[in-house]
Amino acid sequence: MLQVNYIRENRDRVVERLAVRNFKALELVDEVVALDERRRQVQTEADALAAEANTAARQIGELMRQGKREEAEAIKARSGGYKEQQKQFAETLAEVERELYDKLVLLPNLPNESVPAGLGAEDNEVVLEHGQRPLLPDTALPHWELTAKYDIIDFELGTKVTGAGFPVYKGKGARLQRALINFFLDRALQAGYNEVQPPILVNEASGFGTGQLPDKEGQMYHVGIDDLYLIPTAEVPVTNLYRDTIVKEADLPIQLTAYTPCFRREAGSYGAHVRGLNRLHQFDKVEVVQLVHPDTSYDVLERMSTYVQSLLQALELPYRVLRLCGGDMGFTSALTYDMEVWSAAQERWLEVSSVSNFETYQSNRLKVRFKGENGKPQLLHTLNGSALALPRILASILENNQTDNGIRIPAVLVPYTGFERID
RNA sequence: GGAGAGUUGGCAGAGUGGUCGAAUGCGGCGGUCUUGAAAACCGUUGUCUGUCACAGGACCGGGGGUUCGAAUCCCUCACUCUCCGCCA
Repeated sequence: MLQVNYIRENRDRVVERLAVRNFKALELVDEVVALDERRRQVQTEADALAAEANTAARQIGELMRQGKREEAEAIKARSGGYKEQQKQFAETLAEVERELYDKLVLLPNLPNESVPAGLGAEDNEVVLEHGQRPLLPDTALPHWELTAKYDIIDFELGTKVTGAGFPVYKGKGARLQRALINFFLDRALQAGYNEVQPPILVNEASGFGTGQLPDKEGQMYHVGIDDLYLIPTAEVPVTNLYRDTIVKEADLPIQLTAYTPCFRREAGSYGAHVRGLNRLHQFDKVEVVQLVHPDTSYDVLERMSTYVQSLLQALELPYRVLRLCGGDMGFTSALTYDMEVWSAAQERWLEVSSVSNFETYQSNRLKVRFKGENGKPQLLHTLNGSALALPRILASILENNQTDNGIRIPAVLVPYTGFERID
């Protein structure tokens, strides 16, 4: 959520920046400014009334103590009307605040200066490409056929037990999953992240905190009986660990990593491009999250990007890095890099990671602050990245490393899997 | 699931209707003393809103009510703890 004060003081800049997203903000921004003006006006009037009522109440107390009953009763008689007036102010104020909030949450984050303008995926900027695309024989198979051939992932079985998009990993497939999780966590630890195991069901307040609610409600599984949501990403519980807190500046940066299953309803997505592991309702992911001083957040973003790339390099996967354009970037992000891995058998790029700097957009709603040198609490910057999401990594490992006699496991993973080939 | 007790500032913990944004202790910060440190002593120490700056306003788990006035009384919800039950 953008800060109202910032919008008020930088109206033109906000409109101009949001245009990069093709977001026509002018009208909305003006409404926000007007509502904020109204809010402050009502607040001032309400405060003045409260001050008057407080004074009267204090006088009554003082007079009673002095035994001047009659004078006290006289003031009391005049004070009866305050309550009703205050109630009305409170109602007006609540209404204006709600309207303001409702408008405010419609405004996406301001794109960083470096974000290219654009409408969609085709306008993203390729920052770099790394590694050789493997040349596969004509007999090469897409991963959904490889998984069947070697009996390592069973999609039909998952459909029986739960439904489409809930695969069953078996044998070496299951062990490869576990190996990847441990590999990613170990690397994150080496990079300075602290591991946490958060809950994978969260309450409504947490969903609001990171922005999944209210707009993306339909994308999360909801456990109605207890009113809890299954997390779509570890970002939700991990970032919310710090909701409503003020941390010491000396404790920054806060670097966290977590492995969790992730659940996404992704209603309405069907077709060849979502076959196999490409899009699932349940998948595993290791996430990295940082809470940092505002001055450092863009350096941290670059380091996060470099870190994620180091994982892809270790796994010997050809990849490219995209700087997302305004039209393709997430609602809450100021700058996002996507990492895409080349899937040799599908002959297309698969998104495996997304690292973003949210600046104060999340921290403003979450009320995560740090106490700076002047002693005043200040919003910090939040960032996160997938490091990494498993299914598409698994898919590209299977596809890119297929040989006539089985699938070769990348060397760094062998200590984790305990086997060198799937055959 | 049943019964009871609780929820106050970074922490501990007083406060049962007005002088309470809140005693006291610990912790933090600043200072005196000291070669330095510790101890001791003195001072200071919440958040939000609002203003050019003052002033003012709000916050004692959330919401609602009683009252001229609520941390304090009432209702309600959430959570925590203890005991019982169930259970990995």
